[in-house]
Amino acid sequence: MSSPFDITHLRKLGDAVPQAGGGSKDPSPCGACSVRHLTLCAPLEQQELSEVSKIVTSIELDPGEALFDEGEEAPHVYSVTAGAMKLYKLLPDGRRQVTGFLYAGDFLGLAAHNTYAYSAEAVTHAMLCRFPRKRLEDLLERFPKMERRLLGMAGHELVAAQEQMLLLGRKTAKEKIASFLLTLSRRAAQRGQPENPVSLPMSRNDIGDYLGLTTETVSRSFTLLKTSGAITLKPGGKVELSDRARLEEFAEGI
Amino acid sequence: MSSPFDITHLRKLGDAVPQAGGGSKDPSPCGACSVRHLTLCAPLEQQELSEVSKIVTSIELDPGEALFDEGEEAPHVYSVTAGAMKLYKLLPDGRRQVTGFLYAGDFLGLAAHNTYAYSAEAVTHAMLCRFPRKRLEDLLERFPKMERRLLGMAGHELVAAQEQMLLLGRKTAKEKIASFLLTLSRRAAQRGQPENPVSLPMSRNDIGDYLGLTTETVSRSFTLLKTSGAITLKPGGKVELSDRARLEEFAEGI
DNA sequence: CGGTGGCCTTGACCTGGATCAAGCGCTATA
DNA sequence: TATAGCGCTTGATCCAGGTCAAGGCCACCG
Repeated sequence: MSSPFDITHLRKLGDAVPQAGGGSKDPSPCGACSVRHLTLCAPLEQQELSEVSKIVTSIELDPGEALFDEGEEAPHVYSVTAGAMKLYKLLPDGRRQVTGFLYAGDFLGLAAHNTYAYSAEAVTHAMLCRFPRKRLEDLLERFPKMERRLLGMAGHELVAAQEQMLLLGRKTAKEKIASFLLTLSRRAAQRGQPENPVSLPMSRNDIGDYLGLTTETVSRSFTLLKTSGAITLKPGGKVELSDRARLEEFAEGI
Repeated sequence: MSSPFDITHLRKLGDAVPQAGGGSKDPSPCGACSVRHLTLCAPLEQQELSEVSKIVTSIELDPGEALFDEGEEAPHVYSVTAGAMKLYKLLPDGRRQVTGFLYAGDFLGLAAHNTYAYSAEAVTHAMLCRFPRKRLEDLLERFPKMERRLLGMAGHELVAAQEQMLLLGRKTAKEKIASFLLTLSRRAAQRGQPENPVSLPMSRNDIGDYLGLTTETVSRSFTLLKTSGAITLKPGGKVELSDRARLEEFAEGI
């Protein structure tokens, strides 16, 4: 029985930056964190945040840059503060399953037997806070509301995972794409971002590996939805949900 | 933001039985619980267990009997003490995804927006402990080690969910069946049960709905593995893993 | 002990999505 | 302003697994 977040070493990471937790530079960078309400730090008071500031390091990643790989020793856990990340698992022959796209507020670093359960890589330019696992566990012990918050976040992750299993196991390509767009839209709204022109920073290939499809099928399904009038492809990797009700029907196979 | 376990009402449930927590009958049924080391109660002392005893009710279900349905109000959470359960989600047209098979020690009742995130039904004759959600949350606040335990269990669930996504999205039918048998075997071992003749209490149809396959394909894949010498089908719903190394290769597509 | 119904298996055929193969249209670098 | 390169789309074909259809094998019940 190992704890839900365990122990890594990074292959490359940017310098500490003061904005979101630069080690010893700023006395309380967490107090100024603009996405705190989305993170595991949401329930903490100013004084408690200064405790968190003491243990976090800010990390910056370029698009495509790896944060850690599945199976590595896992000494850290992370919280995304800006940009988008993807998590994935590989089979020996290279088949890949993207298990999630992460945005500001999301937590990563899940480990079993002290090794990461998945690989993590930046989709866009991204910023994260890095927590030494052991020191975060100490804080959880001191701040029960933080542990409660983490439990709540884990619960939401589990609900999302069940939904994704339904999608992967039982939905058609068209239903998968429709569901994916709606989920992205809802998540954007939760983070206070525009829910309608949905932003798709990830490639068609990444989307395929998330939905259990090939690039070609993803592309064809987008075309289908476009032709049916449910969506409109916009420049800059944006998709307008022109007929949300229709899209919701497609997503459920109605 | 709702908590990971929320609120239901049962459609039918057996009488309280003293063995595993009969309300006011037995002063400390939890103290005698034979599967406690597998449950969220594992870290508790005798005195704390008597507190748990005050809030639990024992539930008994016949094979095929429903515990609750997805979308119902969710006032309770449960811990399996004996037998096997299955969790599933449905699409409007009846397509079904089984999201998990649960055994002694496993926890269920995950909810979002105060409603269950999935339906739960007994596979075999089963026994469960029912906890009123609010009262369990109070206990979690009083017993931090119980909350820590629950967080650990949620972490393991998340790791398993990622593995299942890889299976559903990227594995072939043969790989799915091989993986499924190995996972069942490992879980049995963890619960201290024989890991080799693996017991399959669920139907081929349930297995198919868990792995994103049809009954026919499940059956054909079993035949394939049997013909290749990796497994032997035994009477009584048991499967002998005759060549575990081979099965492990099949599971990873090697 | 024979009938009945629910699984499970097997066979024949079909199809949604994978695979293979061009093109297209960006953005980037010069 | 050419041109290289990558990601996206579209077309043609293939095949793993779905669908449809019989039987087979029990367990249970009258």
